[in-house]
Amino acid sequence: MASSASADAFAQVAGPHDHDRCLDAALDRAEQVCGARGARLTPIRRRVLELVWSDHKPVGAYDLLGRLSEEGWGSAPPMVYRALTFLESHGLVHRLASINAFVGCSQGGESHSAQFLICHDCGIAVELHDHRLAHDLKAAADAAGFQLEAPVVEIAGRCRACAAASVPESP
Amino acid sequence: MASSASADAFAQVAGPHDHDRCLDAALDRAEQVCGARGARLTPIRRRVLELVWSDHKPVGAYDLLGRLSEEGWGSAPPMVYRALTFLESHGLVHRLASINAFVGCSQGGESHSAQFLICHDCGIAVELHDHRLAHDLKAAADAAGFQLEAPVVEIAGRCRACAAASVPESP
DNA sequence: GGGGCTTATGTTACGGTGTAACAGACCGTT
DNA sequence: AACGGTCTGTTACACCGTAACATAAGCCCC
Repeated sequence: MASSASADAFAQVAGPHDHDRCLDAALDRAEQVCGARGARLTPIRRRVLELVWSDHKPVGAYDLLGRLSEEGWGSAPPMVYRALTFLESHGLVHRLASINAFVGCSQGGESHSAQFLICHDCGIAVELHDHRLAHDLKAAADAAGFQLEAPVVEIAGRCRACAAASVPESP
Repeated sequence: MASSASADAFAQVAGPHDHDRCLDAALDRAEQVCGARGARLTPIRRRVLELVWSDHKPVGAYDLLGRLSEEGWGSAPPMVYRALTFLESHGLVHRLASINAFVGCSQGGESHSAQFLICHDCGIAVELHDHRLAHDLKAAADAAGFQLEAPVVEIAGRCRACAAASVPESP
């Protein structure tokens, strides 16, 4: 069927869009967050954030490191890991444990929990903030007498566009 | 408060219990599953399964490898990874992506999805099969036009026993 | 029981991911 | 200018995982 243009969470970032706006918004949030709490968004931290936001595909630390070194920064791992740790601690990027990669946080600000949809085909990851899911995670933990601290929810699968592309027209 | 003895998911495995029963049950399930589908539970695969089930704490591949080599098996990583891949493909162990470790599957049989509670204090991990949670994950994916294939749900935190131990009596 | 196929194991070598530890540079304060 | 904190640069290493190839073990068929 030719689905109507109901904008799903993936389509908003997977399709063609003005990505400069994503990037600018992310940098604005970073400025605000850091300014508000006296954290220093130094050149290297800012640059790492820009690189993470170069698209919506999670990027590995060593990929980032490669790009940084091309640009004249050092090439030692701790550099990029420190920047990523800083950004993550301020809720500006997320680490996706299931694929060992980092993605820009679409909310910014306080460190918060989120859920991720990760398409193994196009590589794009989308961040969700599903209250029902968050609530049920908490409820499941409570039921086990468990203090939830850091829930990891990463859903691997295939996004609509990739599913459509893999089945040319109709079977 | 002195909580009553309502057995929560963690208490069942974190407290003192007849762990030989856990181990025996796991091995029985493995025999059944492998027998039913013509898979060979070879000595090394069986031994890896036993080691994973030596307690309820997820174990790293290299820890397993160390123990195997002490027992006269080889000491090359592919050995243990192959056994783990086999066991995981038959739903006998799970890999916890957030901590790069493996834990015995408490259900066995078909490869299935589950959720995990991982206490960062005592190291114990417990497997849940929360239908509501599974349903929510599916619903969240559907809402985004996303085909869910491999959801990863790993909840880090602190179990009741460790929380109680860290606060001696009452504040 | 030998030939040939499939599966499993043993081994080498390497790539990817992440961190400890220390030295030096930068920055604001006094 | 001296100081103390933060940030950066660097070395070295630990841990996690896999590709590729050689050998051995099980299986089936004749």
